[in-house]
Amino acid sequence: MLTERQLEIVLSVVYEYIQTGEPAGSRTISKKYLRGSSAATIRNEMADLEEMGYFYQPHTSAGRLPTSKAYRLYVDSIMQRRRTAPAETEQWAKDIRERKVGVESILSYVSELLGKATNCVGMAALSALDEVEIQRINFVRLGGSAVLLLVVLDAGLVHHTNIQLPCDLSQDVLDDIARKISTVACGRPWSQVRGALATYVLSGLEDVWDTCREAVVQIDLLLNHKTSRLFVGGAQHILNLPDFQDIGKIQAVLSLLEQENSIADMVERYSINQGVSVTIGDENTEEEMKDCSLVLVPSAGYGRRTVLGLIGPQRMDYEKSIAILEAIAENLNDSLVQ
Amino acid sequence: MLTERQLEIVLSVVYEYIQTGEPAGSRTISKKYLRGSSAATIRNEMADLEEMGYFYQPHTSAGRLPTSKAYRLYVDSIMQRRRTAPAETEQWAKDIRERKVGVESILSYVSELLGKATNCVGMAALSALDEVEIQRINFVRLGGSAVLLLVVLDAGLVHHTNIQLPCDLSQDVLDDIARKISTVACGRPWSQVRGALATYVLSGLEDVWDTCREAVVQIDLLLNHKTSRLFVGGAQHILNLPDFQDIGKIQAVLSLLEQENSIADMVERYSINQGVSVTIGDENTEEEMKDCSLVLVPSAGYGRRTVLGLIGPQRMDYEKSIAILEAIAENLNDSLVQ
DNA sequence: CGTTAGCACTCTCCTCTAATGAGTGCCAAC
DNA sequence: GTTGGCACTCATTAGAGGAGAGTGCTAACG
Repeated sequence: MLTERQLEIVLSVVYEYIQTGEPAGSRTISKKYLRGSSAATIRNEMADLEEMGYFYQPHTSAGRLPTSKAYRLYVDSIMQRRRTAPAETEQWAKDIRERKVGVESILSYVSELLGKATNCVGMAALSALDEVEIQRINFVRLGGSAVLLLVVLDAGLVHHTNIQLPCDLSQDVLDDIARKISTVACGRPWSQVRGALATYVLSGLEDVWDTCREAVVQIDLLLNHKTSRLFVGGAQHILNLPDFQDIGKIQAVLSLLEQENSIADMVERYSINQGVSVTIGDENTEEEMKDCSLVLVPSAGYGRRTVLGLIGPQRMDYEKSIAILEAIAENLNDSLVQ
Repeated sequence: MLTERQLEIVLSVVYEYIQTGEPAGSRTISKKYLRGSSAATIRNEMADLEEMGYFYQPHTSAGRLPTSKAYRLYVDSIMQRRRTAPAETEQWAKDIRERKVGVESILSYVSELLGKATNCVGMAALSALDEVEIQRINFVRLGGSAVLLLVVLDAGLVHHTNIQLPCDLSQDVLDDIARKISTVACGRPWSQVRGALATYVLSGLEDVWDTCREAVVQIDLLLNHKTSRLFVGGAQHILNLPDFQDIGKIQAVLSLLEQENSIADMVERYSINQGVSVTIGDENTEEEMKDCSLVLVPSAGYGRRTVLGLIGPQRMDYEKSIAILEAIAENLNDSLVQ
């Protein structure tokens, strides 16, 4: 639909804008990127492309700014190229390895590292917890029918929640139930256990059936969120960017970051893709994200259940960001095995 | 050292500046606060007070701005007055009560609530965990000598960390050790258990002495930080304040907030006082806080081991902030008992 | 001697104006 | 289809002038 030259112009304008932060004019594009065509030619093309929805002008006598549609073209073209890992990769890998062990502390560190390296907000999430091996399940009586449900997953990941059981049981009985559930559950991911457990509970634990049933429901709730553990870091770095000089934009992002659920939803929604997923400006459903982009990369780490991501301005350096994200995601593998 | 009138002037200038955000001039003070004295008189006094370090001028022909020293006087005078609980107290208490149970989720909500109500950054911290009753101690074998140490405290508070034990023990042995330690520890705070446990370990568990010793050391580490659990919320609200129009200031605060340790240190340092503790501008040791104030209030909630706090501009409405902090701190009591 | 009125002075802030310059749209020529 | 030329638009910047707030100082008053 676009001619070769039109495509080149779109990509050049996006690239130029990403580099300089200024609207790109026909003269600049002609001089720096399409030396074969004169400014006037570019000008005509640009007018057409604006009509087609790739550009807009902040005011009549300014250069062109790319729309989400143009960024989309740009990102798609980047994705087809090979990316070279950034030079600092080795250093980052070392930094991560030297961190104190534990999935959570590593991911928290990684999110900050991502933020610092890209000047975006870094994110690291554990997704699909029901695919991770269960190590242990415990109930701790808190008083009355309130009980603490404690699930330890592979690699020392702890999830817990306060629940209400249908009746007040002693700690001994709770321990007994936990032991029986553990017999079935331990060493297997919840997704495999769920069905088996229902049968088992029905057959072997009739006397405390209500309690067990509720316990299973609660474990299910706890592990069934696709994204159950989210680390966000390096938020202060976006303030370095000229795109976030506007207090209103900062506030939009900050308020979004405080709603952990929204972010988790986004991660869940877009991380179903196998590879890198980039959601640009308008493509986001969240109002606060209309000026921003979201980049997500599933990581090899932790049994392929980790997602790394960035939230940054629509005008982010996608090439660099994606390269960094991929490099760190790759490295996470080794660090999280331990 | 200050005459009655001088004190009145200092308090008036601080009050006026907090209300309006503008430097206060002699005329304004004379008209609004000290009707008995003329502007010229106030002017003379103000020049003296400036020399004494209570005021400064942003430029020659502007009114006076209060220094930290003046704020200190103002806050001290507030602290002597009775404060009336804000009207929204009832609503807040209800909101907190309706939240899903669990210390952590409540404190997280409270920190956001504080932020929203005061336009400052809200904080809620659990301090002195070694004073909180232990409910259960567990070790979960992660592989090799890596072990997950899990401590459940009163009210469903879970603390855990990955540790390395001196040798590789089976889960059964670990469970056995955990059971023995629990016998001594459960139902008592760690501070009371620490000594007793050392003796007990020495006498009854010779065969796994090394392991037990290490375990005790690690539990000690885990619980011995005075402030071990910190929730920060509502950061986006400070952007509403005119004091934070400067991106640099926002960045200073944000970067401070990301270093959980620094905040924990501050909370620990100042929360040893019994009552409300206010640290104003220069009085802070952290460079990033020189333009900000920190207000901390120990809460009745959770066995008096909770600290609520605010980080806001030096020019915050201390009277309102402290009243809100105290009201919520008071209410937390009921909510956290459950 | 403390208090007050008066006055000159300073400095910020706002508005208005003019100049600059980047970039466009369009037209006519190649 | 491409290009050079030209008029036009609009944001940005700098400078000038005036208004307003507030001070410091001085001299007079009780």
